[in-house]
Amino acid sequence: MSDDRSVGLRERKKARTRAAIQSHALRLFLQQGYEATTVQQIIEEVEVSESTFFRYFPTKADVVLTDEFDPVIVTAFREQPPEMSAIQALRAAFSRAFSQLSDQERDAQRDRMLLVLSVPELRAGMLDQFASAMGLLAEIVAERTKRSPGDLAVRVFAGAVVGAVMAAMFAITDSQG
Amino acid sequence: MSDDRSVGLRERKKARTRAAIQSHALRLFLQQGYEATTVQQIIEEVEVSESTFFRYFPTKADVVLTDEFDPVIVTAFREQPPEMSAIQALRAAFSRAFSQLSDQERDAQRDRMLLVLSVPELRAGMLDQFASAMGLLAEIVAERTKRSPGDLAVRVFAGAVVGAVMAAMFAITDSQG
DNA sequence: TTGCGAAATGAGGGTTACTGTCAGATAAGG
DNA sequence: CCTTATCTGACAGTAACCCTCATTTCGCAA
Repeated sequence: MSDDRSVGLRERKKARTRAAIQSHALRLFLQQGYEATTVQQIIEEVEVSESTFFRYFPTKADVVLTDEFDPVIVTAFREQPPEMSAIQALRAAFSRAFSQLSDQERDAQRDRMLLVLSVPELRAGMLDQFASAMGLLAEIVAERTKRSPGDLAVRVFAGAVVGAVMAAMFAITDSQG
Repeated sequence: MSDDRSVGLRERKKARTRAAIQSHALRLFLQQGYEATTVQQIIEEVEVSESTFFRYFPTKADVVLTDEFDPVIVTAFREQPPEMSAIQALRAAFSRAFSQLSDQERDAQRDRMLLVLSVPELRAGMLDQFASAMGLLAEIVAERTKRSPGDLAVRVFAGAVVGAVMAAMFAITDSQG
């Protein structure tokens, strides 16, 4: 209907602006720290107005928290054959999503993750993502097991899986950061 | 050595100030919403300066996030007999901690929980608490199972348990809020 | 190609959470 | 009582975020 004008000049420009803000911001964050970097500095480098910055990213934290990798995992997960258990499917989805990345992208992702986990404000922002991950996982698990997504057992199971992933992430950064 | 001057006038005053800030703030938050309530309003009611407010609570969110109930659960958990499995012990700890509360306290806790889960900023602040809960649980589980607290399996297990608890909390508020 | 409507941008002002400093009050202890 | 450590309040400053409005830039159809 209307979501199909994929490649107008306008859209390309928007994508470029968005990417420019994000990459400059991430570079600055890594160089001089997240809190030490002000939005002012970022917009001066990218040469956009403050208004524009906040139009693309509702908060400073979102510049780091928003990326295109998470949906990739989701997609990979959905594509796993339905006879797999949820855990197997999740495993397969992760390894497949990671294998699609170039070395460079993998490095960028790792930097991003370390940054997120080392800055309290960013870490805090992750909770909502985990929460929505739980919701999503609950839905898919419900599909596979033919239960209701509201089923407490389903939701608790999803919570446990996501919690396990969280713990693994923490463990990784403890040993590296 | 020095942590023993439990009941000087100074200490009592501090405790009173702290409690006053917290109770007034919570009442205002419940009445008119968290974001709609400014720190100004709170300090006017309590009749302290802004400096004092931030000396007691480093952030506005901490007024809600800090409470004396969480340590109670921890203590109850530690007191469970070592032959219990971690999950059994956790269950027992929860039900025991809750049973110690008066109806009024239970209501207050429920209000607090609903508030936390309904406000993004507060919800975000919980992640660190969950993370430290994971760390704590990992330690205790390590004790019981005679493994290292850094053991990945232990940490992932702790993560899964905490994740399950999170999911249950979300479920509760979905059905009530 | 041109002109119109829609969307993106920039400029500027305002609010609020939070920080730092410093002077004055108040309790603890000799 | 007097000294000393702690607590408090006033004040000024910073930075994230919001709102509004004028201007520019693009999409599209005539």
